[in-house]
Amino acid sequence: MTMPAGNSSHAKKPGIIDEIPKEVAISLAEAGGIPWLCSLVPVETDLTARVRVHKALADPLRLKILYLLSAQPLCVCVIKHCLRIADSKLSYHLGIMKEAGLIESRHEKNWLIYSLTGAGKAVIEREDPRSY
Amino acid sequence: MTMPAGNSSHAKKPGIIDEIPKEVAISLAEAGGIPWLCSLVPVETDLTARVRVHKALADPLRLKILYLLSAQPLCVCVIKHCLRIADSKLSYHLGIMKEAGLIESRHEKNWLIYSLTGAGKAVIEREDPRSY
DNA sequence: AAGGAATTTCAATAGTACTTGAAATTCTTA
DNA sequence: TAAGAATTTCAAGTACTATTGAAATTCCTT
Repeated sequence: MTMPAGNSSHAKKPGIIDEIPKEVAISLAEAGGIPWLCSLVPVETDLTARVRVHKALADPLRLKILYLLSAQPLCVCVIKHCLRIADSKLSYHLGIMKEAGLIESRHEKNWLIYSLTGAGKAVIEREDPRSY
Repeated sequence: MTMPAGNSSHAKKPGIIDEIPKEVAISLAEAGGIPWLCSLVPVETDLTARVRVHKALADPLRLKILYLLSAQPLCVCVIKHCLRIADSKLSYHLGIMKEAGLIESRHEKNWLIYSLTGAGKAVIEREDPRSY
């Protein structure tokens, strides 16, 4: 059914593994073999959103912004004051977090107020110091 | 105590915000003001490990590897067979995941068998399709 | 409608990360 | 100990991401 570890054919077929560690081979064969294993790999489109979120979190400045917003919604000027970075730099990073669905913004008079989305709040809960 | 929103001094001091949205200002003042807010930002060294983990997860190929290893420990050749990529490329990505503490490896005869660490397993549980 | 503040957008540059193929390493078996 | 398989390392090229300062935009106030 699914390809066994010690393949009986001695001729080498391209793309087929003909020797793998016994320990690996046994549990893999029980589970459903290599075809089953390969089926666990999500298709590219399913991975895209996850990658986007992790990319957004893969920067110290953006994590800092996440922590600040975990306290309460904040206007750009307050975030800027805490982090002491240039406007355009902050705007760039806010844009990435927004694209990733971690934060959202609304207008209030002359200001833009950013806050965490549901996904952003979920991340903050996981980012608890005891997690890693 | 902490800096109120409508600062009474009219002279502009560098680095001090003299006008922020009322709504933001009120809840911020109650919580402890800007000094308190800034204190929520972790120091750079605390952020480094988190950034490293998210960087490791911020690539579709590496997420695929994570999913494969969530099934069971696997030798490099099986992973390679499922993903159909060059050895050196796979080795590069395995290295990044190992550095991030998501996977670990042990020798078995001629092979290297990779498996998820505790941190790697924790990530897989969070990466459930319903999470985002 | 003019002036000004908050924020974003743009274009250029600098910095990082990924890919590739070849060479090196490690381990196993004959 | 020589040959061979599995995997890593290396160096070069390519592609992506972040930073910068200036200009543009939007909205408020007068």
